Amino acid sequence: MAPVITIREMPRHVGEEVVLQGWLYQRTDKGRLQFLQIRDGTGFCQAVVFKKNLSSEAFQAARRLTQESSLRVRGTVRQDPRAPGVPGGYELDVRDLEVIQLAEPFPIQPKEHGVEFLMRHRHLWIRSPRQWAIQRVRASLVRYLREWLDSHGFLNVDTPIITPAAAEGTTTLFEIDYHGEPAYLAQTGQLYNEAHIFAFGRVYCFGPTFRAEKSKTRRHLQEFWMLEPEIAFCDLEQLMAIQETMIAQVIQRCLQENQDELRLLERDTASLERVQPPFPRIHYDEAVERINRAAAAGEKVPGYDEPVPPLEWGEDFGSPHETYLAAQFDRPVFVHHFPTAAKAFYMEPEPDRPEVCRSVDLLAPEGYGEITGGSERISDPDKLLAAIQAHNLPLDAYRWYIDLRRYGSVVHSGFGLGLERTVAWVCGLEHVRETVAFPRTLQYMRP
RNA sequence: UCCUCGGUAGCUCAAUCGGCAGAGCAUCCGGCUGUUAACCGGACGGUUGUUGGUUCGAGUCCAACCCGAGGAGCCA
Repeated sequence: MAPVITIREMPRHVGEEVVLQGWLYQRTDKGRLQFLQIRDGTGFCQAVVFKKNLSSEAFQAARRLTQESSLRVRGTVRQDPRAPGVPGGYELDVRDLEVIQLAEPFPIQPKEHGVEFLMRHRHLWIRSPRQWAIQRVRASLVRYLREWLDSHGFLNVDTPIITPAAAEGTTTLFEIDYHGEPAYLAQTGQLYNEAHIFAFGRVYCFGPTFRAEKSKTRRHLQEFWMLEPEIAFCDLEQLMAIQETMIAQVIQRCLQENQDELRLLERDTASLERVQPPFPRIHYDEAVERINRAAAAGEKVPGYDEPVPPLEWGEDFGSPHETYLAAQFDRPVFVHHFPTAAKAFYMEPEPDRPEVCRSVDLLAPEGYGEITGGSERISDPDKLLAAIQAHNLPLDAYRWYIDLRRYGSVVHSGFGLGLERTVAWVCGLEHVRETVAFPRTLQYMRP
């Protein structure tokens, strides 16, 4: 009885008779010879069916196979450079074939389809090779990020998803009914993380966050996963150093360990190889100057065919500004010291220049936009109280948050990394909707 | 919410000035021993997003609405 192996294990079984079980991805019928492209979740491989090598019943069964039919094939693993697939270069010389279920005509073919059609069939679309590669990269990146944090003194903590008040305004929150009291789905775990650092020093939370924004762009989802490290005894400069080290090491590890997936996605890895420290750091003042110089010269935003719009000091960046700035550098770029008025209430103003705050965004290259946003937090209780009042936030809801500064306050900083944008960047995707199995966008909640 | 573009066979798309609704893929049948989204022959497949209007005649022109795509704003 031949052993059942996975496609990924085929290189270790050359010359041996084995059984593969999976689904038919595609079939090429040459008459007395058929090529079956089979996938089993671990990879993709070709099974070669010669009529003379198996019973006529099994051969006829192979001829009737439809796309996505489930099957079991027994045969000998053979090394052959012509064999496509992942890992590729190995094929199965079939001796017997068992159809488990003959699939009904499958709606998704290995060819071009429209976005709407694919999204409506998302539950079937995730079987496609590109989607398979993306989800594997996503899972890998999550693992690398967690392992990096775990090995650098960070404790993984969990923060609540049901929250009583808004951290950054209520307009973009999903409201739910908490036994008669309004509650909201969390759009960040940061405030709770700040409580955690006073217990554990360095922490991170990782989970879904929710933003009811009417955003309909390639960078937005209603539900996305955010990794949020928070660090005690850490100022803005140290925060940038931690970010660039973590991101550079995670990207380099991904290049090493996910070559099959990146090749399948036809990702140009040269730009990812350049993701090495130090990342350029530019002050908001300089960013505004660069943008307005480009605007005055009538420069185009790369990939947009539109001129760079001018930016008045004090405004937050628009999407074209981010894209233009990021395109000026060959690796991710930090933009720091944004105007205090344009940012969240808890960000520490610069002591000798309070109109800017100790905040930093990391812009990914190639138009992928802001992948992290962070800041040094206000550590003085009186300044925090004043900031809450200046933003007209309900004081009662934030008493516990101010408490954190009353009992042994320290300089601390943190940032949030948007997983979907990071995955889209690493995979070179057009849109973040492909980076999660069942994306929640403005127009799709099903399936 | 705003701007631009689109909606025709299961899918991807054609259809000239307003004049017989057509291909490729998928499916089914037949052929082919090295295919990489194979190729060759045949069959099946239509309320042209919805409603109304103009016209001898509307996929095509007009209006409203619905749905989608790209972008803006907002944001990670």
